[in-house]
Amino acid sequence: MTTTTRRDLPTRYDAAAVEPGIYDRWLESGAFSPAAEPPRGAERFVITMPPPNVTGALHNGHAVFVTLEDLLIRYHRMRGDDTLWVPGVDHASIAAQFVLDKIIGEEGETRASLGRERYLERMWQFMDETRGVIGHQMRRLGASADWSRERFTMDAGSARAVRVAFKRLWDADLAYRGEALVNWCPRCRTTISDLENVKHEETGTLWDIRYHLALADGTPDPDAWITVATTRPETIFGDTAVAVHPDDDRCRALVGREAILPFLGRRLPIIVDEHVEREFGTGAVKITPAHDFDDYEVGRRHDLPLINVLDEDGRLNDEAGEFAGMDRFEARPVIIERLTSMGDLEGEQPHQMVIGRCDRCGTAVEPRLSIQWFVRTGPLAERALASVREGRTTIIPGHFEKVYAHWMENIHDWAVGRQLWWGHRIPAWHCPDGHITVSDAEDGPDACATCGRPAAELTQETDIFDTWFSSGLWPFSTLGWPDDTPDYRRFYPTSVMETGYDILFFWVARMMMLGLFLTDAEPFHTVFLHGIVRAEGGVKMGKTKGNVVDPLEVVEEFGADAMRFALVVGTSPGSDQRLTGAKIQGARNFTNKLWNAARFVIGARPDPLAEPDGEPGLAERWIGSRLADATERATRQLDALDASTYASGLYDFAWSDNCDWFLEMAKLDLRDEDTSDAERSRIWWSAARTLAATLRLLHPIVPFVTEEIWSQLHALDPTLTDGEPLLISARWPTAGQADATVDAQVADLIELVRGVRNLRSAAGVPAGEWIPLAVAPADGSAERGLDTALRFLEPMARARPIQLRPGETAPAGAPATVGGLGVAWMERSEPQAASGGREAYLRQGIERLEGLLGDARFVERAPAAVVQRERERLEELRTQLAGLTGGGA
RNA sequence: GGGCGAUUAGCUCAGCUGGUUAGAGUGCACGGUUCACAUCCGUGAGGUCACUGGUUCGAAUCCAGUAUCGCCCACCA
Repeated sequence: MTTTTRRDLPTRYDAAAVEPGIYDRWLESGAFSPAAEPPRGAERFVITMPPPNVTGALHNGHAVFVTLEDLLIRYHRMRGDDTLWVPGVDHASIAAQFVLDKIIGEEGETRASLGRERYLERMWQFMDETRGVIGHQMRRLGASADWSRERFTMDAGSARAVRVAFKRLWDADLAYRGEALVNWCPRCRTTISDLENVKHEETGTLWDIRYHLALADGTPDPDAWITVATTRPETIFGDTAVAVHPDDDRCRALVGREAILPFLGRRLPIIVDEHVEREFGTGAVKITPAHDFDDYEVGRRHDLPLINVLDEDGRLNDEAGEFAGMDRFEARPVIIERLTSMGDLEGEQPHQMVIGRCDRCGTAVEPRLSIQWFVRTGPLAERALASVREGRTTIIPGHFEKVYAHWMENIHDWAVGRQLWWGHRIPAWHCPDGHITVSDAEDGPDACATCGRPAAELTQETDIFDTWFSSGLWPFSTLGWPDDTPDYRRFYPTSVMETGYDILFFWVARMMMLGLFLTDAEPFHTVFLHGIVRAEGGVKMGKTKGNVVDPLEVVEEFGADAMRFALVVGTSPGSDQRLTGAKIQGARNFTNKLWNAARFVIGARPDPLAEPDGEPGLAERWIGSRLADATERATRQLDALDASTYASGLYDFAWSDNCDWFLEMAKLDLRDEDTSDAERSRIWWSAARTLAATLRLLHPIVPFVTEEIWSQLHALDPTLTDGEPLLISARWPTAGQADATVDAQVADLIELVRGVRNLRSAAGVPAGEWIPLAVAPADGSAERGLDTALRFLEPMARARPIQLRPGETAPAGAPATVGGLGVAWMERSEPQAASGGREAYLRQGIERLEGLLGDARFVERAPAAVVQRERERLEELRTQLAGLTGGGA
């Protein structure tokens, strides 16, 4: 399309056909990378982006962040800032293994059959196949990230950063290893964090089970028991006590006695603990310290033994006696059946409960006792909290600062170890004597730090890190940290971190904590959180619901610009948004409108082009003023990260101000035979320059269509583009001075044109028919204004002839309209005057204002300026009504 | 059980620190083959700003409460 000659550009802008070529030109130009040296005096603007999962495909969440971040980086690039946007992907250990396990499953293999080494080889092979996919899709959306700096959280730089980071935490006593109850996913066979353990409301069953009391000889008393309630009968093998509430009269007598555990015959002390809710269940609780977080605490208070009864696959282990080897859910009904036949099942009822499921695979999570690696979050969180409290990092929208604070204040230590293979191995080495040596050296330590045993006798920890540990280092590890590289010095700390609010805790909080500790700086000064994209009606998009908007399909059909525009307009930070087909189409229509406005301007160039001359006319001065206003607002809004208002403001400017009014007015002069060549040339330059400025302003949000038009303008006349062939490298415009007087003049003209069009429509005048019109100017200045305005009023309202009748009022029965310039009426009588609506509007306004100004309290207490303004308005309405009705107010 | 957010036109959303008779897009109705664009142009209808109180000369806007929806956090087996 770029080779098309300017006078036969297609009437429709074909985004999908043009966009890839434009992206290639950007790439070739090197515009995405910062200059070798920062421009002198330039401000720094660096984006921290959320690296997508390497195995994923582009979805709406990505489309949102790419759009917002690209919009910001393009704006700042045009401002001449020293900009950088480092792209990359995350290795997503648990998600990647989940995907690969499926793939090798189809090949008849399992993780176990391959073994760690071959499994990881296979994973790297898989990475080679998928690594580029998401990047290509981001490019299709126009992401102007610096691909030459692309990073991966499993690359060597990240690996080094992870080792150094952990070593520093360890040395500062902010990392430790210890036994604790953790969330265990039996399917993924790993620990998961609290955040990955997603709670679901589900209906289960609450069983009441009799534990017989022990007789003096330790045998169960067939006639005496204590009844406990449980939703997980398979955990009874790990019971080490029964607890009742200290104030519970029903059970108090039993305290100090012992109960006998069914099947195993273990003797369980009956203890008291405040944790028991007397009103719930039977009032007695079986205590299973190794498989329940509450019970774990109770066990600690009472020094109870911990018995682990599950293996890593969620099967009962040898502690479960005859049930050993059964899956926990298989065992459950069998246990219940056995208890029933023993007469020890007292009851069962459906029960609403909250169950934790693995975020990745949906398997019910089991609390499990194990030795784990932890990061001590207390001191880290304190600092991260202070940064936000004291405003060194700002979260947008503001109310998320409270959410962030609440989480930071109640934070638990972070279980960072994962019993997976794909990820960064924890850089800790065990020596046969049980000492631990943490090393940041790539080849590990030379010897045990405690006893000096040589490296050969040490074995490396097999646990790997939680994925979020390496992504928590992203803002600085991607810039070369821990080395003091030129990039790190030049671009760190970063400016804006933009991501979805759903990973505020997972990622943002961790970057804050790790960043502050490791780099002694806030990793970014602004956290910008966007919302989730939903389908029509506010429901979540889902494949089963068939309401998924696929960003790539949208891009193919409507263009990346349309997708970007639709994702930004009508949204606000942190709020979920609905994305509908109508919205995307509307955005596409806008790109087409821009294209056609450009087609008009390009095609309207006078040939030959004379030397422009003469004073700028009303239309030119007006659009100049509007452009100044639009530029000022766009700049202010983008500085405030208000992308939605920026986009909709320019939509209005480009479509309404520029196309509907300015170009229509300019068209009249351009086509008028009486217009001199010099004037025509002057007007054309005004239109062309306005278009060029509009392209600059719109480029951040719709980069492709603006770039395409820019190249047409550049080919037409390079002075329009300041000789800059690529818009992406052009400068952001500086706002001129808005002119309130000319704004008001044209506003009055528009009001009059609309009023007359309204009359025509209401009176049923055929669209093509010329109507005679009479206009009575409101006053002397309006009369002078009308001199200029008539030139536009006539063709725009299709009114001819127009007679000026100073001092007259509209005759009764004539369809009339009134505005700032005066009264206009059709020179004919209608049985039902079409001016009724306007008249009623005026009368209502007058009535309201008379009431307001007649109220002594208002006149006394409201600010004088407000009272004065209302008085003037009342006068104006009265005058207008008088003109409209011949003084019959 | 805590906390946060939302509730404005059929739909999707604006409405900043209170001040014209509450706006836009889309949808709807009517009218348009004038040489940029029918992915367009023009005109119009359509809202007790969830509800109840309060503060104020004045409330969609501020305060309190209620309702409905959504989300986050949380150890009732």
